[in-house]
Amino acid sequence: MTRYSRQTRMLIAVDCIIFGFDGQDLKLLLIKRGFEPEKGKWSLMGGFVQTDEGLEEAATRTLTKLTGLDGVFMEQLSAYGGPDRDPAERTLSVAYYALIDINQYKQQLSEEYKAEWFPLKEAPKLIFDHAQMVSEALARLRYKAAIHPLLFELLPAKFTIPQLQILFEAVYDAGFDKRNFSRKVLSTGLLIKQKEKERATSKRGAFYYKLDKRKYSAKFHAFLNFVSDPGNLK
Amino acid sequence: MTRYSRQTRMLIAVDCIIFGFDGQDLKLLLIKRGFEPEKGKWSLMGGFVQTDEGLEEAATRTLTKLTGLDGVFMEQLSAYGGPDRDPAERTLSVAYYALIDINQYKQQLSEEYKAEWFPLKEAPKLIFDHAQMVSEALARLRYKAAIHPLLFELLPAKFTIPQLQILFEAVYDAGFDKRNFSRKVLSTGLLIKQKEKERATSKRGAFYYKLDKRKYSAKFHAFLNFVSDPGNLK
DNA sequence: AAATTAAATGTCAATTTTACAATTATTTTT
DNA sequence: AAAAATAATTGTAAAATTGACATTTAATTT
Repeated sequence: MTRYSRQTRMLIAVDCIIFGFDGQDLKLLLIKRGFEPEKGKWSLMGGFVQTDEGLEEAATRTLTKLTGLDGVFMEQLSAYGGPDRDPAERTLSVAYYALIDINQYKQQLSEEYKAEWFPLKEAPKLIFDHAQMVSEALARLRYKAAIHPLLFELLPAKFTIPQLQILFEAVYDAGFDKRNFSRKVLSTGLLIKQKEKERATSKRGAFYYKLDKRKYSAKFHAFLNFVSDPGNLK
Repeated sequence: MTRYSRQTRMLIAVDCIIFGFDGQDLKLLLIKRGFEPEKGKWSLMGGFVQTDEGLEEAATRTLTKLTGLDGVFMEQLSAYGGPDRDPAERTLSVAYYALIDINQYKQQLSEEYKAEWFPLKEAPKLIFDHAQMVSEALARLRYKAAIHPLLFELLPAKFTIPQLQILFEAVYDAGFDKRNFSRKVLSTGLLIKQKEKERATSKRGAFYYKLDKRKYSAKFHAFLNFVSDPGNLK
């Protein structure tokens, strides 16, 4: 069989930018790197792509290895392949960003990887080009969440409109008008009002909503314009 | 220096999905592959990433090698890394899509690569997973061009509104209302009306427009909504 | 019973979108 | 030279969406 001689082979890794929301802040899940170089430094969770697996497969495996979670929203962000991005050896990394319900993974943070959640603004210095990956992942998240019903992936099955608004405000680091926000969100027809209320936050209590799974699937890629111009926000 | 032993190294390539517009159809630039495996078959232009270069650099080099063009719009589409995508040897490919003014490269198509422009619908069978790359690139193009002023990259410096509309209709395989289309496009403030007219197409002649480069740069990433819901179109 | 707190809902003007038709500049034909 | 033909350009009104802004409501605390 033909092979491509004369070409350099390189390592291929995946890295996961894992976002979570604790009801207040948008958070990032980081680990302490367990091997050299940069052992003990804060890093994105990652791993090498194995001989028999595809990229998405490797990314999913990596995410599951850390969190134990399955069926999580994950999307390829970009490939990073600068010749010197890993000082040890040339390694191309395909970055994936994931959105998880933080409640599903905050009790027993992996001891093996020394995982920790950081509010995005308080994240420590990261190895290699991981900070750039995070920055681009946040930009992508803002971009897509402005147009598509994406942020629901960060919430538990039941949530209130005020909780949803706090999430949007955390993601865009901006304030939104309550009345316009709820009108916009409810007009998508994606939400089903529950009979129970959330009672921890306020005296009156806010009604819980659930996603209408069927409509959610159907409209996941539709243009819904949650935020008018995310580029103009600050 | 530390190295990552026990991991498999793989080849890394870039492939370019090159779009053009001839005034009628959206076209794709393909080459006949010059080496085994699949020698002589239709393929995207590509090449291996060299030891000292980054991904974008490799993609730009590859595009320039074929077309001789420089300063072309190009953006990373995605990384493709299925274990069996290249039967000869495991190769990860980072795909980039490019938009070029077809007039800049239609006279002297590369003899070395046996390059040819194909209307998208009449493109031949492609090697490996290149058809999937093209399909995803078209989806990306439709997505981004619905929101951002991207398609101007496919036109010459001077163009008319009817020409622009034909381009949009080719990209979305749909018809648009003349009056609403020109109002929408002109309202962006990106176009500067010229004194000359294009006289080949019609008796009356249509005024040429040029891009306001300053405003174009400023609004390139703005949400301008050229097409309301590209997902609903067919 | 009154005060407090956050949730939920309402209104109106401005803007944008959608659907649809008439006018204009120029060349070709009569 | 006038009439016909062709594609470009411009217009209008109803409907839908957005943006700015205040009041009412449900429940707990004082």
